[in-house]
Amino acid sequence: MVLQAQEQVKKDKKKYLSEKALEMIVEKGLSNFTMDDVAKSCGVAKGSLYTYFKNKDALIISAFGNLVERLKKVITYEDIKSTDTAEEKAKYFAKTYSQILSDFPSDQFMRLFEILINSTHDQKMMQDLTEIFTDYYKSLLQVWESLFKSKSKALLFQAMFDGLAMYKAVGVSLPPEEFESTFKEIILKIAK
Amino acid sequence: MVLQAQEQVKKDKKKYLSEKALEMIVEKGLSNFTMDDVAKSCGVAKGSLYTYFKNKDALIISAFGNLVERLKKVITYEDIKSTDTAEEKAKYFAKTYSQILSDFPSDQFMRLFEILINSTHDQKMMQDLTEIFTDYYKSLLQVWESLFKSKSKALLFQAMFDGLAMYKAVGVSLPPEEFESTFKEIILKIAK
Amino acid sequence: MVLQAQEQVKKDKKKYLSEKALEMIVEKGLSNFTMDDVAKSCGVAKGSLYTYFKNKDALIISAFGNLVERLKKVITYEDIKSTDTAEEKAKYFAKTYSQILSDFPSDQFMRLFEILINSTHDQKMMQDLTEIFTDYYKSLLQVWESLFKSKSKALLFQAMFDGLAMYKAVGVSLPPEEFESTFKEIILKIAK
Amino acid sequence: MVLQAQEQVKKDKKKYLSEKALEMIVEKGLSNFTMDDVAKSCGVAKGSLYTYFKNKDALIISAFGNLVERLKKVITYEDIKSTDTAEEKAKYFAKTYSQILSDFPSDQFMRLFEILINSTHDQKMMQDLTEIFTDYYKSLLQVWESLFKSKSKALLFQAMFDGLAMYKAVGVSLPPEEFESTFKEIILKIAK
DNA sequence: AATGAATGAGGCTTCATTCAT
DNA sequence: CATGAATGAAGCCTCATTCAT
Repeated sequence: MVLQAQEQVKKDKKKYLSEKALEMIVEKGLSNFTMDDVAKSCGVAKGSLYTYFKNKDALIISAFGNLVERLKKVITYEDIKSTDTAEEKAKYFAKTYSQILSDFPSDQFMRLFEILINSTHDQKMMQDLTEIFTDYYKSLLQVWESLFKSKSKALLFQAMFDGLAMYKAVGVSLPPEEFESTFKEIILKIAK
Repeated sequence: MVLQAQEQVKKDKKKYLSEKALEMIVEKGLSNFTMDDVAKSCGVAKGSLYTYFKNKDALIISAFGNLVERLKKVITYEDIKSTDTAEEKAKYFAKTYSQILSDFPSDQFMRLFEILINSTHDQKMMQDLTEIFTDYYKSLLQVWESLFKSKSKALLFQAMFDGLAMYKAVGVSLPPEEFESTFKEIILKIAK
Repeated sequence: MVLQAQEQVKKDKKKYLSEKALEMIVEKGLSNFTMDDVAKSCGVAKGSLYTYFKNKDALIISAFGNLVERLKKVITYEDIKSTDTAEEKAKYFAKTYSQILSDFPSDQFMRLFEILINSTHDQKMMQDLTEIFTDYYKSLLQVWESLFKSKSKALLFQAMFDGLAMYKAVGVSLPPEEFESTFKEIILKIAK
Repeated sequence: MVLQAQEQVKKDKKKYLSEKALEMIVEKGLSNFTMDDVAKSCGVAKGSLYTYFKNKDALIISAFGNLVERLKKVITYEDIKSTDTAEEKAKYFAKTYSQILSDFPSDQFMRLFEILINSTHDQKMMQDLTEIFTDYYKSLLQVWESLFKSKSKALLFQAMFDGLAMYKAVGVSLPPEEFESTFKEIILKIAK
C-alpha cells in the first residue's frame, strides 16, 4: 500500500516533469532546450531528471506522450457518432476543428511536427514515437472514414487539417469563421 | 571577362556547396548536421565554407533557397493557364501534384517544414526564410485561386498537399494512383 | 551551516582558479593564454572553468580583481598617517615603494597595464575594470596628496612609480638603493 | 638606376603598408587586428602583404619602427642644447612634453606600451623591439641627464612622463596648463 | 609581383551525462 | 532519492599563412 502510494507519487512527479519539459520545448524549440532549462523550470537539480528519465530522449518522448494524451482528450468524437445527417456531421467537424485550431496552442502543434521530423534519422526515437502517434491517428482517421467511407479521403482531410495547423504555427492562418464555413462546405460536398 | 568568369566560378562553387549542404541536412536533420559534415562531403576544408558563407545559418538559408528554386521549376503552372474546363484543370492538378509527391524526394519537403519550424524562435532567420518562401507560396496559391475563385479554398488545398507531403516524409502515404484519382475527384467537386 | 561551508568551498575554488589564471596570464600574456592552459594548470577540465566563470573575460576580470586586492594589502599606508615630519614621510615612501618594486613580481604589474590597455576597445570590460581600479588608485593618490597638498603632484608621482614599474617589467631598472635614495630626495624637495 | 628606382618604390610601399597597419593596430588593438584588416585598408590583397613582410610579427615591428621614427621627429631636443639657465631648460621641457601629451595621439602611445608588454614572452620579438627603442630612449635620457647630471633622475623623470602618457591613454589626465606648470615646478626644484 | 581562395590548427563555449556526497 | 559540480566530447568560427594562377 505504501509502496503503491509512493509509486503514484513518482508517477505524478514524472508527469509534472514531462509537462514542464514540454513547456520548455515549446518555448525554445526541440533542439534548443537544455536539461538545465527543464531542471530550473521544475525547481529540481539536473541530476534528478535522470532519476526519472533514462536520458534526454526519454524525457522528450514522455513530454510528447503527454501532449498527445491531452490532444486525445480535446478531440473526442463521441458526440459525432450519435449525429445523423451528413450536414450535421460536417457542421460538427468544421466546428470542432475550427475550435482546436483557435484554442489549441499552435506552437504545440508545431512541436509535434518538429519532433516527428527530427526523429526521422533516429530509428529508436522513431519507433517510440510511432507507438505514441499510431493510436491517435488511427482513431482520428476512423471518424473521418465513418463520414467519407474512404480511407484515402480520410487521410486527405486529416492532412488538410494538419497542414493548416502547421501554417498557423508559422504565422499563416484564416479567420476562424472563414475556416469553419469553408471547411464545412468542402466536407459536405465530398461527403455527399 | 576574366573577372566575370571567376565570379561565375565562385557562384557555381557556392551553389555546389549549398547543394551538398542540403544533402547533409536531409540526411542528418537540420540540427544534427555539422559544418564538418558538409566540408567533408564537399571535399573541402571546414574553413573554406566560411569563404562562401558568413556562418552556418547563411549556409542553411542558401541551401533552402536552392531547394525552393528547384521546386519552383518543378511546379510550373504555365500549362494550366491555357487549359479550359474545370475537368481538365482538376486532372492537371491531380497529375502534377501526384507526380511531385512521387518524384520529389519527400525528405526534402520535410526539411522545408523543419527549417520553417526551427526558425520560429530566431527572428533574423525567420525573416530571411520568409523572403524565400513568400514568392513561392504566392504563385502556388494564385493558381489554386484561379480554379476555386476563393483564397480560403486555395489555402486549404495547398495545406492538404503539404500535409500529405509531410505524412509521406514520416512514412505514411497513399499509392500514387489512388492519390491522383481521389485528389482529382475532390478538386472537381469543389471547383464546380 | 553546511550550505555556508559549501559556499565557502566554492568561493575558495573560484579564488584558486583566478590565481592560477593570473599565473598563466603573467607567463603567457593576456592574449596568448588559453582556457586550456588555465584548466590544465588547475588540474580541472576545461568545462569546469565555466562552472565558475561565465566566460574568459569574466575569468580575466576575476584574476585581476584578486591581483589588485593583493596589491591593496601590500601597499597599506596606515603607518604613514602617524608619522610626522616630511623627512620621515619621504623616507617611508621611498622605502615602501622601493620594496614593492623589488619584491612584487614586476610581470604582474605589467599585466595590470596590459589589461587596461587591452580593454580600451571593449566597453563592457573597461567598465568592469574601472570599478576594480578606481578604489585602488583613489586611496593611493590620497596618500600622496596628504604629503604634497596637491592633486597634480600626487598624480605625477604615482605616474613616476608606475612608469618605473613598467620599465622594470621590460627589463630596465635601477638598483634598489639607488632608486630609494633618489626617490626620497626628489619627494623631499617637492614636499617642502 | 632603374633597379634603384624600383627599390625605392618598394620601400615606399612598405612604409605605406606599415603606416596603414599602425592605424589598424591603434584602432583595434594589437591582438585584435588581422592581416585582412590591413590588406583591406591598404587596398591590396592579403597575400601581397607577405611579399613585403615575412609574417605578421615583421609587419608589427615595422609599424612600430615607423611610429618611433615619427616620435623621434616630434621630440627634438636640438633647441634645448642652446638654452642656458635651468629655469629656461625646465620651461622648455615642460612646454614640450605638455605639447606632446596634448597633441600626440594617446592611443599611439598606448600601443607602444602594448607592444612592449606583449612581446615580453617572445624573445625574438623582444630583441627586434629593443633595437628600435634603445636609440630612442638613449637620446631622450641624455637630454634629461644634461639637466640633472644624474642617470637615475633622468630615468625617473622619463618614467613620470611615460606613466602619465599611459594614464592619458586609459582616460586619466591633467589639464595641459596644470601639467605644464606642475611639471616645470618639479623639474626646477630638482634641477637646482 | 599580385591575387585571393584554400587550408587547418587552435580557440571558446555548450551541454548531456555521471558520480561522490 | 536528491544534488550539482565535474567532465570531456563536440561544435562553431577565426585567421595567419600558403600557393596556384
